[in-house]
Amino acid sequence: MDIEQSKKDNQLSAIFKTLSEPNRIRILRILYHSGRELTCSEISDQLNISKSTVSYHFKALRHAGLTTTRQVAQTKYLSINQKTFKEYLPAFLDSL
Amino acid sequence: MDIEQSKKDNQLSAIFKTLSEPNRIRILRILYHSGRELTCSEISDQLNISKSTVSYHFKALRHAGLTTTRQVAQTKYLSINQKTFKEYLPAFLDSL
DNA sequence: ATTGTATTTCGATAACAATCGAACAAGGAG
DNA sequence: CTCCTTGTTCGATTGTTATCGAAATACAAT
Repeated sequence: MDIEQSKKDNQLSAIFKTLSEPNRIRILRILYHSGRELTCSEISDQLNISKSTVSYHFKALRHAGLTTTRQVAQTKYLSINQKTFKEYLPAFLDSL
Repeated sequence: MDIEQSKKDNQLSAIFKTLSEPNRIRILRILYHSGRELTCSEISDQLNISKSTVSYHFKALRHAGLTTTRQVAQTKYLSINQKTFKEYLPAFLDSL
């Protein structure tokens, strides 16, 4: 098996793994439809899950390259990383 | 949160979960590029993983609606379920 | 009926994931 | 300086996943 191909498979499956958690899809939908950046606490309130859990999901999304973060003081604003979606999941965001 | 929406999230994340395993992506690629049905044993040989593991992956793919099976005697031929991909991941197969 | 081939199921194991509350760190507001 | 808010990390728990070899099942061929 091609080793380059194999690497690509791993990256792709890592993105899928990140999206295999319903709450993460919800986070992305809220982000996409609100059209603005959102914070940990806002999501925590909207989805009724603890801040620590949201923080954990934020980290996972960021790590997979699906979101980016802008920090102002202690507050972190999350937004969608369009680049990754364009490259790997072109039609996905619109389907949300 | 919308309950219908929530159900859709769960289904979508279930598909992603199924695709979050590199070997399953490999199985789909082999299926897609070979242009024919394949068996458990063939995949087992090509990917160098045990037949029982392949069987496990086959079941997962089928369960997620990503593949279909045609049985002839004790042999099961796997093929891609185009319908599901069209509906949920339009551009995915071509990207393999 | 015995042998061989294809697949599934079982039991075990080891790794990973989601979740929470508590504790911690960093900054803003009074 | 003290309190409040925001977010991260930690430890624990609970559940899930991928993997294998062995055993079981189902059928075909001889």
